[in-house]
Amino acid sequence: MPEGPSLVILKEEVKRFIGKKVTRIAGNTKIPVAEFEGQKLADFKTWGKHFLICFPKKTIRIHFLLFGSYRINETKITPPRLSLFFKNGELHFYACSVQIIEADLDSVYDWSADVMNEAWDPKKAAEKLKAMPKLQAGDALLDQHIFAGVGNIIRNEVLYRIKVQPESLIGKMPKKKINELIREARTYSFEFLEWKKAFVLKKHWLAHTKKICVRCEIPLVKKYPGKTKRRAFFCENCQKIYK
DNA sequence: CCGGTTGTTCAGCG
DNA sequence: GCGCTGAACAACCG
Repeated sequence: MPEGPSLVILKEEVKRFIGKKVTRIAGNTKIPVAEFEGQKLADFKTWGKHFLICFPKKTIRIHFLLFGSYRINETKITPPRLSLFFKNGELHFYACSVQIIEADLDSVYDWSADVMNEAWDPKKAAEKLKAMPKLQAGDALLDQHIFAGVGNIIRNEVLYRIKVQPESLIGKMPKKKINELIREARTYSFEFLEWKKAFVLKKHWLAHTKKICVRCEIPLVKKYPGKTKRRAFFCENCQKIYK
């Protein structure tokens, strides 16, 4: 569930509830959400991996973490963390983090950092990267302040596509390669969205969970590099390390 | 049945 | 105060 494009799919699936009144709110969240009962749902937004349920004055923020899930007009066996009931249906969230945001969203979120957002700004990403020369390329892609919405799958696929080894240092990469990384982070995310919608995401993976490099026909390396220590799949032959 | 993970936060330490 | 590490959370798959 968790990467940015999946939240865009969710946002499309729940459009029917925009403008509708919440007739009942429930769930095992410890966050006090009773105040939203009876309120009109103003909008759904996403920022990276944050799913935002907007009410006139406040916003409920859902983060799916690693195991979070949701159901529309059906339930799972496990108890919902948060449930919203409307006259025209119901929406349930499981195993997710729930928070209430009281501040104006524009003051909380830098929309230009979200790879799925129309306000996405590659120049700003380039500026942020320039200030972090010692950052590894793999860690950079997972940095939500720079590439909000990019998760481990997108990270592995982008680096494989642009032939960059995840431990490469940003400061050692040519400007052209940095720009390629930024461009591909967005391009791949939108392809991820289309493939996921069509239920064909996995079959398009070239690196993530794969054993063999399709370009070199040699085994891929599995390693947990960088500060994020997420599993990285890469080819030592065709993905260049800049160091 | 066990090991592993599309993620983040926080306590503890040096 | 900083960065780093490990734990915690939690559900499902193979």
